[in-house]
Amino acid sequence: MSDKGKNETSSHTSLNFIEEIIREDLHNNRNDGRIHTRFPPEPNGYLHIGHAKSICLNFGLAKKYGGKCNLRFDDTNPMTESVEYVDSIKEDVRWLGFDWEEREFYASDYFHALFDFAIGLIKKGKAYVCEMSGEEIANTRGTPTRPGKESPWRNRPVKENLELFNKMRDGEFPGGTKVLRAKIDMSSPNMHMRDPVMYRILHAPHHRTENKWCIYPTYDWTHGQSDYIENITHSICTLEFEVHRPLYDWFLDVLEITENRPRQIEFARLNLTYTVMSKRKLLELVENKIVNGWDDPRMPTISGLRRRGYSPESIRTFSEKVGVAKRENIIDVALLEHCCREHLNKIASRAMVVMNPVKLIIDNYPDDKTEEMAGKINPEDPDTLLRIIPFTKTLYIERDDFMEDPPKKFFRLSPGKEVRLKYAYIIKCESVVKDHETGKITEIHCTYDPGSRSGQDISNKKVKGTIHWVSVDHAVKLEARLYDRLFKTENPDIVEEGKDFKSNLDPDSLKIVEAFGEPSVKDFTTGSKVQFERNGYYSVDPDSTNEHKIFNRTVTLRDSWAKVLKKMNKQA
RNA sequence: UGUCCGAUGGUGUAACGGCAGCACUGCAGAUUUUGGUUCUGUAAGUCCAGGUUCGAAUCCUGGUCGGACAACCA
Repeated sequence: MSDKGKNETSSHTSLNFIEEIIREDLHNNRNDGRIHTRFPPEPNGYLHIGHAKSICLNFGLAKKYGGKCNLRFDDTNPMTESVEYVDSIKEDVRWLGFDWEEREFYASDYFHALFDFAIGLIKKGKAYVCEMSGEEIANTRGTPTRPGKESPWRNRPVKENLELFNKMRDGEFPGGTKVLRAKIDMSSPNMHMRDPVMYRILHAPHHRTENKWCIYPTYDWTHGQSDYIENITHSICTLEFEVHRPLYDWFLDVLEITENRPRQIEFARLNLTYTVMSKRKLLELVENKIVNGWDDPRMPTISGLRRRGYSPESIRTFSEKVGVAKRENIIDVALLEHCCREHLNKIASRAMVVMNPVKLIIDNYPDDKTEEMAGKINPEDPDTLLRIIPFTKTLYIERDDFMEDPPKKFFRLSPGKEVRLKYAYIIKCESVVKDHETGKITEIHCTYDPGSRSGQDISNKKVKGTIHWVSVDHAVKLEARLYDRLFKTENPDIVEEGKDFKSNLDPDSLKIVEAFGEPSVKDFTTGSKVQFERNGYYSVDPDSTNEHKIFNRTVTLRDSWAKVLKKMNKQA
């Protein structure tokens, strides 16, 4: 039996609660057994990893249960929305690997239908034109613990409502002077049922309908009806809309929608440690130039993660692993990093790059000899090809890979000790040369064992450590952008009195260094994923040119030596 | 002193009245020409108090704690 078959028979052992509902609905043949979801972003910002979870959920569910998923832009507020955002959202959804086919919709496509629905509500006496100012409406709404007051315009005759509403649409009133309100219950314990606004007058051009409309429907009035128009069966959203559900249902009831009735289901949004996720805060980081735009590799935006070097596969895996539930959560960013490494380990090419070089000279190696060493492009790939790495007498190695006076567990190079140069020879440290003034090591002198060449090793030697290197004469200079978490604290929103989340920013979240790579680094192009061996995964930044390659550090390799060091430092 | 929602190891998430499992993280070990990967082992949990039941994480009652809701934002 295939794994899939197994899942189907033992399925209800691991379904999330939304899938439970879907199974139940399928079982009851609700909506003729159709599953149709939608991803409904507002085009007023860039998508982030939290949206990615929602995208994976909506498109994933549709796929799993043989349904469809629409992309719908919830574009009912022309003041904050733009095509720039529409375009970025489309790019991001596509990049994540999802296809909305021909179903690219806009709430603004339905402005006319919504207007007609609203006329219907007015005729039924379920909506009225209110002439109070925004402030007055707020003041009469009451509080969660006190009922509101009814508007003086609440019981105006249907005919008058119709006339006024039409005039509102025709642009006869200034912005903000009148609204259309649903007539529900000003004393409802649910604030959203206290005669919510359905339309407001906004004399602002819309990025799609331009100047056709000067009244715009609100979210509550738009969303459920758009779901209905699109034949959506399961309208999945985040928890803060839970209190809106009675209103969502009320509108459908008043419109007497019984067939193909959509249903709203809420789940808990994703939060990540060491990250902020609200659009407002992300916008603030961009506008204050704390980061270099929405796609700064430190941003949790999809475009940021893409530029950082995350693969869509790893983000999908992550979305799967975080689960779906209704309780508030903060996912450890280590899980995201784990998913990233897991995938990159399988697909990334390898290269040796020295970040913080010190010169190593092999005294018994011929002065002008160059050997071509062979390295696997990706040792995890059984069909991997080889790459050629030139080896010479004078090399760069990592300064951290040498210690003059090492602790016991140090497996790397130190005076009198042996180590393997990866893909090449075993060497032994004979002496060091220091700068007289600073005491800084300028050269490490070694001897090599000619019988120890990789692949044809007859030396019989066993060494504990293997280090990477680059031939000085062949080294390719490159720029490495070492990204780290943007914030110093797990939950940046927890701050002292009078401070805000920005006080938790880590000033060292980006370090730019010049590094020296083996010749193959020249061949990587924008977006290429490469593991700098023993260091981390990197991705070529779009700012790169042929002469000047820039590599963004996506994530470091796990580093158990660093842990040992940390522990030793603590003890000391 | 409202309404709604939620509460299971450090973090997530399962268990649908019948052995509290999985993943990440941590720790220990094996393997390793990446201190990577892989593999093995290990630590750590049902918010509290009652009740129903042969049996409760699960059902009931009461509490505690956390979150959402008072835009003409979504």
